[in-house]
Amino acid sequence: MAQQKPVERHSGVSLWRQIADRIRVSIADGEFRETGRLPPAFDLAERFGVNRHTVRAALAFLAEEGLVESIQGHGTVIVGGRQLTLPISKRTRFSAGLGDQASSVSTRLLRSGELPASLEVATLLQIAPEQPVTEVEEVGYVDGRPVSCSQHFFPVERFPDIARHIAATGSITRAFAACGLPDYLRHSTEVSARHADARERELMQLSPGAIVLEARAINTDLEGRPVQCSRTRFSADRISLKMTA
Amino acid sequence: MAQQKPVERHSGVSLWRQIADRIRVSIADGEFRETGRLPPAFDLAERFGVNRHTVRAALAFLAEEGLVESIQGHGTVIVGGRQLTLPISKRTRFSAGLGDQASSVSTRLLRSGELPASLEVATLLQIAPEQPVTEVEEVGYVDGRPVSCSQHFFPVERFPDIARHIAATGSITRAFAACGLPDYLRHSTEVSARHADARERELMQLSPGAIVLEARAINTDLEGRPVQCSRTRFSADRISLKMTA
DNA sequence: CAAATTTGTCTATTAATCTAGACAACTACA
DNA sequence: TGTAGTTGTCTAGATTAATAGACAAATTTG
Repeated sequence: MAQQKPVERHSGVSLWRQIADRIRVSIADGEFRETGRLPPAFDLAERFGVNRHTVRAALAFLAEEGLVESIQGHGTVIVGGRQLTLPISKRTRFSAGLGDQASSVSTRLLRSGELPASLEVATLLQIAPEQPVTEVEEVGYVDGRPVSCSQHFFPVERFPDIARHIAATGSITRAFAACGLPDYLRHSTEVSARHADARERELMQLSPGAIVLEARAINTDLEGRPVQCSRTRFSADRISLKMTA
Repeated sequence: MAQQKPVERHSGVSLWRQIADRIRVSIADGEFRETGRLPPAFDLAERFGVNRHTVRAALAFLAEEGLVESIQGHGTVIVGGRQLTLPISKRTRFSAGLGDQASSVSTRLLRSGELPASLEVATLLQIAPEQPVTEVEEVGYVDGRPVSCSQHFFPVERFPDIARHIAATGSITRAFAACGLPDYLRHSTEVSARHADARERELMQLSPGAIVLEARAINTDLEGRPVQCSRTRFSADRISLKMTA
């Protein structure tokens, strides 16, 4: 197989890492769907213009991620790599949005507590700085695998028992309902992307260098008053976000 | 200064590269706006837990990018580089959305041509597969620096001269107007994140390992008929996207 | 069974990255 | 003027990344 795009040397990114990233993209694009496995390491080495051992390092990295599995004498088969899409609209709900794409969707409460609002949170919730807010951290799972981790902030004054309800019902939507708010709207969602930090990698079982999509959102009641602001990081390998007007 | 987050070793990304990436983000967040320059290399080294020479490699890389400039005896001053936010709403327009955040916003037409619609494009535009579509590729610039590259598809049947109008006016909005469509709406935007490929890095002058935000969008006329679908990749270092309902 | 294919392991060598320390060169400021 | 603070340069050594080759081990195929 001829060499496609040469790999970049002296870029600060090791060759095995560049190769792993490109193979990951190829898999996501469905390039090897016919055979279900990667070309032999020797061919990949020729294609990328590197030594076979360098390709082996890349494959070991992808195997660590759980994306491929190398079998001696057989080849390297593709194990996972399906991407889910979370719809973002005026009625964005985590579980409901992913429910029809997976057999199980759940969230796990990490911790919760009260603290005075930072300037940023106060601004977003339209309350005075230092007013108490409830902070809730949780991890989202799809089919048993973690795909997101998030921080949520609620004004204590209006929802004094929200943490208890979230713990009891396992759902923010149901917790709001229990607090007398049967419906709410997604006011805005700001999306950015960056490399995952150590904590995110731990919570979502990501490998170093993994990418997260960070969504900063504000939810309001039907009158437009903010009831929640949140910061959710999604594993970009597993989730994409779809905004619909 | 105490160490914040330790740098990651054996991740496939060299330490100087990680440090450069983090300093770039800090600059974009306005962390050093008060002084207009970076802390001394010795302090940065302590903060990241590495040797001063490693920090120097990172600063040399950022200087190469034109983001900072080191002056002997004086310090390392910040030359450019803040992050822009592109609002995504029903009336998303590239130039108008960024216009008030920068002194100059422009797009450069890379190429255009007609081709039969792929299955995906035909589905998005709600036309029959193999029907001709106009493909337009362009690069977006803010203050003279490239921040995005995009592919746009338009149905030839309805807008036969769109490519010519885009070339003449330099604007899709004005080209639509010239084709008899004074207004149109953003129907949906799907956002994902991944590492930039070689072509994206070339077009946007990104370094290896850079992250792109990819937005796949559909625009419709006021009756809801698709008039355009597009795939735009933004440099995640320079642009974030803000969805507003 | 035998040959071809493919991954796994081992050793050795070269190049790139990171650390460490010393000192020179330049700037700012009291 | 001279002293503190900062960047620039140099040497040396340790660690990591990449190349190269040979052969073992497992699977598939004829």
